[in-house]
Amino acid sequence: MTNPPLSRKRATGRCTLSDVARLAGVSAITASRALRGIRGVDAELADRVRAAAKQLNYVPDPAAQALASARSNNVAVLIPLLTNALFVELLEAVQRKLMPAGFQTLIGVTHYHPDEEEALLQSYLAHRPAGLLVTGLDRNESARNMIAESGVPCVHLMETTVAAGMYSVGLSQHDAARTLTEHLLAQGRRRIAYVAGQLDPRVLQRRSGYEAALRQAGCYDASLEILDPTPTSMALGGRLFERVLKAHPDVDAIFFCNDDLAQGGLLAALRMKVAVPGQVAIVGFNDLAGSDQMLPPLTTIRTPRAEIGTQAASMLLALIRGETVATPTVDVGFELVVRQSA
Amino acid sequence: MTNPPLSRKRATGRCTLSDVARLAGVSAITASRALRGIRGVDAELADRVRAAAKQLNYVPDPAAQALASARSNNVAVLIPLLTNALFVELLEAVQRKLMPAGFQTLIGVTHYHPDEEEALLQSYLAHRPAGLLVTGLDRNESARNMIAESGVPCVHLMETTVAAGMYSVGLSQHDAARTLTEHLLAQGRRRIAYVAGQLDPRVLQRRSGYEAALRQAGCYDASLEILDPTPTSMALGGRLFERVLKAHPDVDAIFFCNDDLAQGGLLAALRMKVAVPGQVAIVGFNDLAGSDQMLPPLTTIRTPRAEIGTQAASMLLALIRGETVATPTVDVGFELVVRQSA
DNA sequence: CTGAAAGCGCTTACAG
DNA sequence: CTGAAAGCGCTTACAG
Repeated sequence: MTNPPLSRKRATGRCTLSDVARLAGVSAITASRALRGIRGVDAELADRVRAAAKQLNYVPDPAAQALASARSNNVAVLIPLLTNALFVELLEAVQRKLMPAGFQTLIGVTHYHPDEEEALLQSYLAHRPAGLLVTGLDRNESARNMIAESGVPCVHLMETTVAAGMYSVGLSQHDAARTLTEHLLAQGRRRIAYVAGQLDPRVLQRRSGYEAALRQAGCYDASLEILDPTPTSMALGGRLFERVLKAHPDVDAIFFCNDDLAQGGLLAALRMKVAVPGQVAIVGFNDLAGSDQMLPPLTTIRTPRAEIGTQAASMLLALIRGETVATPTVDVGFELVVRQSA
Repeated sequence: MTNPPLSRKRATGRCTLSDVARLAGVSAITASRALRGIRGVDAELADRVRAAAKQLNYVPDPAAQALASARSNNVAVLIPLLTNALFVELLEAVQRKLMPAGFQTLIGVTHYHPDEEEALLQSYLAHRPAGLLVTGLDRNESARNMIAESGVPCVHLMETTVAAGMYSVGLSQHDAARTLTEHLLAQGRRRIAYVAGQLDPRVLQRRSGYEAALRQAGCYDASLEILDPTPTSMALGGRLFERVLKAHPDVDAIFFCNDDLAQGGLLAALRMKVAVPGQVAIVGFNDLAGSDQMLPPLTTIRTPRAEIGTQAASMLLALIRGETVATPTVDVGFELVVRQSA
């Protein structure tokens, strides 16, 4: 008893839609419709199909679905970095919203590199994603065109100003930084440094909010801006803190562009026995994990990234369904969190 | 001049392999072979095909490729958490290795939930991934069977002990913890607490290494083990530090199962004016960002997660190619980093 | 409400 | 070394 020749067959062995249809005693198309919950299938037949699918442990082949329907259940999400807790929390919120809706996320990390972003975009777009979530508005023309020409619904994360026909969920980095700087001014600080790493567009928007507040108060001094292109870290914050105090002993406050820098600055102050906020007030940005544990606890801006993720995902879902989105630009705001460092 | 009726057509408008083949003046199969770099295509034809593809900006349809070949260029990676920097660094290393080899990573976050892991596994396996990377060895039978039955090459991350026919890259959590505990003993510490959150298998393996060292020294005391199921964080570390000192004022060292807890403990000590290491020595585990910035800098175990990612990805690549892997279990080791907290 | 036919864009298995 | 045919597992577009 030899097996029949299989050379001609290419079946993969997995259970297919026709298997389900056969077991349910209907055609493949009816099974497909029943499983997709398309109205207009006899209720009893639909039940039989679902039961058959369950019994056979049927899982549809995503590749076949994508090929036949020219759509997929993927949503591509492009973020700059995974090593910044901000984006991780954003991502988690996005997934919590998208997964129950039946979508899978393809996560792409651009490392703030336009070329990497373009490559990821090309590769992900080839997968016919149902939607696209990208960070910020800064990208080269080629990338912008790829998005536009793909026709894939796209929501921009983190920022608010957007051109016509674009969608975004974020907050005004400028206004938040301005509010924070005004808080320092209200405490009587006048020699306020802006210390930044990882000079991405949002970091520069914060800088401009800082400048606006200081100009209005008449105490803007460009030499107090320390802009370092290195990725942010606690270690960098410590180093920059030392550098600022050495170069400008009269500084009475430091605005770190991100909480990790500020945490490093706070620890350096402790090490150097610089009184905070006595001699120097310190503020951060984003309210990351640990900032409330510092000594003294860090005054900062809380950015609602989970809400950004949730709202952006909802908006994208609406766009995917073809609905009209009434407010294409959602501003989720920010919160000044005053603790003891300033 | 009306357009010809298109109702019958389902073409998606994108440029296909036949377009490339036509432009190059060859058949689709030859074009396919040329583009895939399959030997046995006339060099001149292959050149023409590549030129045509470039000219048309041809990007192959991954869905069609997957359907026709029953394989994809996806590698699914399952990790417990994205909020633990350890896994993020692991992931980055994996991607750095896999992307240049032409593979895309599907990242799944299990949140330490067997059910979530099973659901992700089912969904990812449906995509016929070329390979699978999973964290740890602890999973229910159903998940293990899914992996085995899928026939997809799989490498286990983080741990070393593995059954026959399985592959893994990691380190002995037990031995690392034991080494660290012995360091504390060598400093003359005897009342050493083990403080843990997020009681995953690796945290428990560390506990057993800790216990082994203490038993051998004759000073194991089970009441000094504080096991809290909550996810780890600096805030939790601070709270547990207080709790330990209150309940056991005679404790002379604390082994925190993860650096974020230890960092929180260190800051709590500063707040409570408990001398470290004078009154209490503190050690962490993993050597995460910021630990070297603490006051005092944290003594800890450096776990080479980037190397785990790189090696696991290489091993997986070999398995995908069908090669025999000589050492199915790679132990990347660990490093005791003695700083000033112990 | 249901189904037979055709097709999505590739690759496999043959044949030459 | 090259190609015509068939097929991967679904869904679309028609027809009834």
